[in-house]
Amino acid sequence: MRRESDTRIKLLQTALELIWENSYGSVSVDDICNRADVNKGSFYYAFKSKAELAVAAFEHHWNEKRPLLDEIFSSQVPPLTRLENYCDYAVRDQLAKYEKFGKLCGCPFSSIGSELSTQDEQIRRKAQELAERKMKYLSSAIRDAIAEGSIDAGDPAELAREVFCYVKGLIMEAKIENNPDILKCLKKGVFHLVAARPIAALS
Amino acid sequence: MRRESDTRIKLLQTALELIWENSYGSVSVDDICNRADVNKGSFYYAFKSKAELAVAAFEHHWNEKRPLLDEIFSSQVPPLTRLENYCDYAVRDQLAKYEKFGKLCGCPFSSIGSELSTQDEQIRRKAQELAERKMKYLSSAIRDAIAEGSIDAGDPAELAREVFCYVKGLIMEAKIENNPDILKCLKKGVFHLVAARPIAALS
DNA sequence: GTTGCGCTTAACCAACCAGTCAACTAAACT
DNA sequence: AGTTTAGTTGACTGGTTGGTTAAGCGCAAC
Repeated sequence: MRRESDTRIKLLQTALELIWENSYGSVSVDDICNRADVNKGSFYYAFKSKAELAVAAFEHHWNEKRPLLDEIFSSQVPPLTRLENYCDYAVRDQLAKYEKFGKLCGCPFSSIGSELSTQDEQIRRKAQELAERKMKYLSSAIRDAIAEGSIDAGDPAELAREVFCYVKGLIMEAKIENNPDILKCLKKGVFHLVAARPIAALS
Repeated sequence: MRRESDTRIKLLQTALELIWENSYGSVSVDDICNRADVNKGSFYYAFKSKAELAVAAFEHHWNEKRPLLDEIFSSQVPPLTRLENYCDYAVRDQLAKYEKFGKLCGCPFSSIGSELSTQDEQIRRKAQELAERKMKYLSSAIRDAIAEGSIDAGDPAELAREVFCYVKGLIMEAKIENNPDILKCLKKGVFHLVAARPIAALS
C-alpha cells in the first residue's frame, strides 16, 4: 500500500473544490493546476485524463467523509436517531460550504454525476457506486427501525432510495434557488417518507 | 406580438435537445449551429450569447409543455388524481426520451440548473422561476386535497416543495444510474410524502 | 561518482472556443 | 427604380482547451 503523493492529493482536493463550486465543464485542467500550484506535466503524470481525475476525486472525497458517516450510522445509535443525525449532518455540510464559498454548492457527487452521466460512462459509474454506498447506510438504518418497530414494515432498500432521492433533490433545489432556508424541511420530508415522527416528538 | 422566427425556434429546440442529452458545458455554439443548420452569424443575430439562448430555450420548452400540465392539474380533476397523473406523466416523459436517445436524460431544467446555478445567475434565476411555477401546480392540488379531506392538513407550499424535490431527485438518480426501473417508485414516494394512498387503493 | 528512477518543469500542439464583422441577399416600402 | 429593413453568410479573431514531450532535477543505491 503506497501512500498517495502530496501532488496527487493536492490535485484531488483542488479539483473537487473547484468543480464543486463551479462545474466540471467550466473548470479547466489549467485552472486546477494553477490553483493547486502544480504543473500541467505533473498533472498528466499523476492522472491519465481530466475524467480520471474526477473519478479519483470522487473516491478521495468519499474516503474523507466515510469515518463521519460510519459514526452517524453506527448500529450503536438508535436507528431513527441515525436518520435524524444524518439529516442534521447533510444540512450542516451544505451550510458550511455556503458560508465558506458564499453560494449553495449542492452535493458534488450529484451535481457532477448529473452533469456528466450521459457523456462519460466512467464518471457515471462512480457516481452510481457512491450513491449505492450511501443508500446502504440508509437501508441498514431503516431495516433496524422496522425491526424495532419504530417505523412500519416495508422494503428497506426501496425506502432508502426514496429517502436518498428526496435528500439529493432537496439539496439540488436549494442550490438552484441558492437559498439555505429550503434545507429546513429536509428532516420533515425524510420522516414523512419513512412514516415516522422525529425522535424529539417520540421521546 | 411578433412570431418567433423559424431560425430562432430551430435554435431553441436544437439547443435544448443537445444540452439535455449532453450538458451545457460540453455543447458548443458551433455544435448547436451545425445541428440546427444555421450559421454562426445568424445565431448571434438571434441571441446575444450562449447563456441567453439557454434561458430562452428553457422558457420555450416550458411553453411547449404548459398546455399538458394545465390539463393534468386542471381543477376539474380530483386533486389526488392530478398528483397521480402527474407522476405517470413524469415517468412517461423520461421513458420516451430514454427510448429516443438510448439514455436517461433527466429533467433538463434541473440538470442544467444544477450545472450552472453557481456560475450564471441569469440561468439560475430562470431555473428557479420554472421550479416555482411547477410547484404552484403541486401546491394547488395539495391544497384542494386537504380541503376535500383526502390528505391530512399541512402547509401546502411546503408539501409541494417536498414532492417536487423528491420527484426531481428520483429522476436525477435514475439518470445517474441510467436505469428506468428506478422511476417505478416515483408514485409511491410521492404518496408517502403527502401521506395518502394512491387512488386505485382508495376507490 | 555515476547510474537509475520518481517526479517536475515549461514550452509546445492542434483543435476548439465564444463571439465579431463586413459583405451579401431578398423582400417590403416609397 | 430606389431605398430601407430584416435576416444570412462564412471567414476571422484572440484566447483557451485537453493533452504531449523532451529536458532536467534531486536523491537513493551501488
